[in-house]
Amino acid sequence: MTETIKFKSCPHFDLNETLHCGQAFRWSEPDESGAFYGIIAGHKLNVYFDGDSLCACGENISDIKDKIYSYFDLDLDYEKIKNLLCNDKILSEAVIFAPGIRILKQDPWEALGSFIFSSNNHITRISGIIDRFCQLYGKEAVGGGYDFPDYERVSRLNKADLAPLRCGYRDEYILDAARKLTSGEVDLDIICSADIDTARKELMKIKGVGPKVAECVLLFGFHRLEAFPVDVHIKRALEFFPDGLPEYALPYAGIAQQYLFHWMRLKSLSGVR
DNA sequence: AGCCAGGGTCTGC
DNA sequence: GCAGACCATGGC
Repeated sequence: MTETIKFKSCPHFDLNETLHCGQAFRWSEPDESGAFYGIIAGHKLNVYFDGDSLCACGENISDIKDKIYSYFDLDLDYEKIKNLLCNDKILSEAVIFAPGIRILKQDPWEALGSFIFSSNNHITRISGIIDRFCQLYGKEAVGGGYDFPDYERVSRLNKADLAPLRCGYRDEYILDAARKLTSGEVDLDIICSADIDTARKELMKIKGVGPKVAECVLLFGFHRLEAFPVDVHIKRALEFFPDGLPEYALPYAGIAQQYLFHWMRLKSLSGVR
C-alpha cells in the first residue's frame, strides 16, 4: 500500500539543490507540486517538503524508513558546518549561492558505477547512460521503475551487452568494477572500515577509477566528508585558493567542494567567466 | 561545427 | 614521477 512518512523538521535543506547538484544522477525534475521521484533501496518514492519537514511517499516505504533517513543524512547539522565554512569569503559566496545542498549517503556500488560512467562526460549524458543501464539490467523496484543493477549481474555481462548504453570506452571499466567486486578482489566492506588512504588504493585497483572517481565514491558512497574530488570546475575554483582550502574547512572539504562545484558549474553554464 | 565534459590509461622520457 | 596522446559519445 502507498504510505507517506513525515520526517523531522530539517531547515537548511533544498531538494532541488541537493538532488541536482551533480552528486546523484537518477532523480527526476520537480513536478508541479515540487516533488521529486527517485529510487532508494529498490523502492520508488517521491520526496517533497511539507513546511520544514521532509516527506516521502511510496509503496511500502516504511520497510526502508531508516534507509531514507540515512540517505538524506538527516542527523547532520548543516547550520554548524556552513557557519564554519563561511568564515572564508569565497566559500561563503559558494554557500550562499545554493545554501540548501546536502551530501547524500548513496549506495556505495551505485556511487562507484555512476562515477565510472561520469569520467570525461557531461552530467546530462551520464544520467542517460545510467537510466539505460538500470532499465536494461536493474531489478524492478517496488512501486515502479528499476533499481541500479547488482554487480553480480553486471559481472556476467560483456561489452556487447553494454552497447545499448552508448557509454563509450567506459564499458570495460564498469565490467572490471563489477567483476572485481563479485570475486572479492575489491571489497566494499573493507573500504568502508579502512582509513581513507587504504580506501583510495582499494578503489583504484579498478580500471577506470583514478584519483577523482575514487574521491567521488568516498564522498558520495561512503560519506567521507573529508574526501575532495577535483574536476575541471574545482580546478578553476582552486585558483581562488593558492594555498589550498583553509585548514578549519578540511574535515568538511567534501561539503565545501560540493558548494564550490555547483557554484562554478552553474556560473559557467550561464556563460559567466 | 566544434568545443567540452564530475578522467583514466598508456607510453615515453 | 610527469607530460602528452588518445580514448567514445553527444549536449550545447
